Amino acid sequence: MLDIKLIREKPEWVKERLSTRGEEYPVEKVVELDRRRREILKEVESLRHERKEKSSQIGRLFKEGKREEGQKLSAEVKKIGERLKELEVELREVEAALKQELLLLPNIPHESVPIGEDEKDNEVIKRWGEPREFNFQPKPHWEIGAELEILDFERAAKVTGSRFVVYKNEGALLERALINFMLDLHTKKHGYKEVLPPFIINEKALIGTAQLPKFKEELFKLEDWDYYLVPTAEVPLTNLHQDEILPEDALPLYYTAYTPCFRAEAGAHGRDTRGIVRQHQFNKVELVKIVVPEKSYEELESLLLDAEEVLQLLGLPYRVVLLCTGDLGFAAAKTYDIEVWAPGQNRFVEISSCSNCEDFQARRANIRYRPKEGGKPKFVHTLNGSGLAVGRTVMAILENYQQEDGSVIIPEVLRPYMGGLEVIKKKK
RNA sequence: GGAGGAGUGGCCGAGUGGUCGAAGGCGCUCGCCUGCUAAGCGAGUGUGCGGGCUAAAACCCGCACCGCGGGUUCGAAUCCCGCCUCCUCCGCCA
Repeated sequence: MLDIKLIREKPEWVKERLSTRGEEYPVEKVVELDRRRREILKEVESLRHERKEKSSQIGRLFKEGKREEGQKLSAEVKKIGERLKELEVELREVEAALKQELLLLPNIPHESVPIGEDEKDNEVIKRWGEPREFNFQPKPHWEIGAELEILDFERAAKVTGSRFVVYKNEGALLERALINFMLDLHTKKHGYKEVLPPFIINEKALIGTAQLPKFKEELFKLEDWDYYLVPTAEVPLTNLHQDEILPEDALPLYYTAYTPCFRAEAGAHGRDTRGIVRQHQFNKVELVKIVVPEKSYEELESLLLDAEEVLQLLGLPYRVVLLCTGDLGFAAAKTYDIEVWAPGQNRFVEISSCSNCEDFQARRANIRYRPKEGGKPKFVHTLNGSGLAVGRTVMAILENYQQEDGSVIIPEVLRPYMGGLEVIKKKK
């Protein structure tokens, strides 16, 4: 959520900055609702004040036995109460409308974010690793997975439907090994606290991190419940401290969590229909940071490095992309995507997205801290990043480590997590 | 699923219709005192919103907030209704 005071004071600037996202947002509407809210509020407050004074006067009059005077005044105050009731209804309506509009405004892009329309204007800022030279035609992971009997799409369709997969044999083991490897790296080396949150979350949390109200169609909702399947661990992790005032000493907070992620992929019909790149359910190890505002941009850089290190240790070539304004997510002020090389598809595939949301989510979720030097509580900055998407990591391992005979070599760092297994071979 | 109990400030806890944003205690901050520490003494110490002042603060005024949402009343932390959360007991269960 944007600061209403900022919108009030610099509506033109806000509108212009938001328009760099490639869409026009009704900032004037917000300004007008805010103006009306204050107008009504002023009247409501002065009426309440009058009522308060006169009511206590009535109390005194009755105590002094001046019943008649008291009754007279009482009738008067009753009228104020009636007028107030009308105005309060109006105030509530305006406030609800204002809140609704505010919840639909995205975050303002950071000044360092390149202006652009869509992903073609993103900037590649870093490349790591050399794509391997193949002396045979590398296969896409869905072919490798089928041949090795570790990925089974047909049977997943039987028990559920399309965009689901069953991992089998070493495939299931590989997925599990990756989760443990990533969690170990982030907790032991990078200093994140491990959390295992609920995989079902409520509406308030989803509003807090801004999946709601705008992206409802992306979520799986439980029938007869105001609960949803978690689309990313960012939601439970960031909302852990909703409505809290943290002492500054407690910051920064680093959290990591493994969760499955459930996404309806409503707007993605026909995209990435083969393989495990785009599934309704996938595993992810998430990184979340809660920090003081002054530090959030350096924290974003180190968050990115924490995610990158997973790929480096796995020996998977990747590039880092700075998203342009038009490609930026709703809550983010700045985002780096990490894209892993997928030789079987001859393209880079997003495997992590690291964002600084500044105080956008903190306002929605009401997460504040009390500055050391004292004074008013301030909003924290929140950051999140995948560290990494596990299914896509399996994809990248299968494609990058495939051999001509159809087997796949296991990256060394994973072997201790797989009982020493060095290679996944075809079953005979 | 059944029965009962509880939700008040950073924490504990009093308050059952008016002068209660809320006693008291703890904690914290500042000052005094003091070889040091502790104790003692004094003062201060919630959040949000609106308005005034301001370069911006500080500050001042007002309104709201005693789990959440409604209602009754001239007036609600206090009465009524609904909901949420937590706890205890019983039952069931991985």
